Amino acid sequence: MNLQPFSKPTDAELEILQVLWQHGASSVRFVNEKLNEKREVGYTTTLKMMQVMHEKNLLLRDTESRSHIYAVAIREEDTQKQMLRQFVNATFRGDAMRLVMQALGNHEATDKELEQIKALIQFLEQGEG
Amino acid sequence: MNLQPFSKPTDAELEILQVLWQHGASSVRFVNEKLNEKREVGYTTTLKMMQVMHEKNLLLRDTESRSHIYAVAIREEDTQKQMLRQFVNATFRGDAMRLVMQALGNHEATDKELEQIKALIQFLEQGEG
DNA sequence: TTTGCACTACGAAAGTTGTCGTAGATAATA
DNA sequence: TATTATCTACGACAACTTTCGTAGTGCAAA
Repeated sequence: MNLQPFSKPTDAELEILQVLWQHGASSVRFVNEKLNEKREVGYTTTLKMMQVMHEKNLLLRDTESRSHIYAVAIREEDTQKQMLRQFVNATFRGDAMRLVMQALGNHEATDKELEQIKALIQFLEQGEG
Repeated sequence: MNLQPFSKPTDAELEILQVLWQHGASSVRFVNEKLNEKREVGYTTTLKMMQVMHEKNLLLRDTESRSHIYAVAIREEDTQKQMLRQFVNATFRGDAMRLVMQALGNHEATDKELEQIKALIQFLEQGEG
């Protein structure tokens, strides 16, 4: 499946990936505008980021027209799956049950709810596919 | 609740936090040995990390005896909750449903399972406490 | 054509993270 | 006491991340 060893994208890279996953292949201009809806980023900053991501083979690009068009080179689902696995390991010591209980917050789960959760946990932990 | 604005611990910091949460207040020596069960790390590297974390108020320390004893200054559950929130936002665009579906992997959920999941999602998304 | 705008390429610099060497102090031991 | 081990403190460094300025090129409009 995955030929390259997965290395987690940085936070700034992830922001760019999200824009491209959500809107499909786009120009730097477009991505930069989307990013600026959330925080201020200079155009050349975004450009440079995307160039670096292209070198890392995170992005493909089409240089036909003058303004290059970038697309994500990795599947969203695969990336999310790997990041989720790393996150659960690092933050919840690999214990998916803890993750869910945390998500539940202070809420005192009823017996019925606990049943449902346990069912979910089975899926979460059999994982690996 | 949270007085300091939460800033996500780094990966290396999180490894140290895990040891301390799991085993309670410990010396640098002990933490370093635990880390070395997973990967090679120099003693002074661990020492420096823990000193920095102390400056950041991530760790408390008792300097009574010659080998200082460090303890985590933040609750595990609070930290996990905040990291989970940031993670869902950054990786799943805040959509907890996507997270769970991802966790389920390729598995085709039955109607009954979907019911259970939906119930969980309600908790996940009401969140915020 | 000339002026101005939009785009890429490049390099540099500041910040962060993780690494460790070395020095000096204290304790244990031979 | 002299030697050796253990510990803290400090500083430096390399790798990586994020930022942006500047230069050069092509396109469009006046």
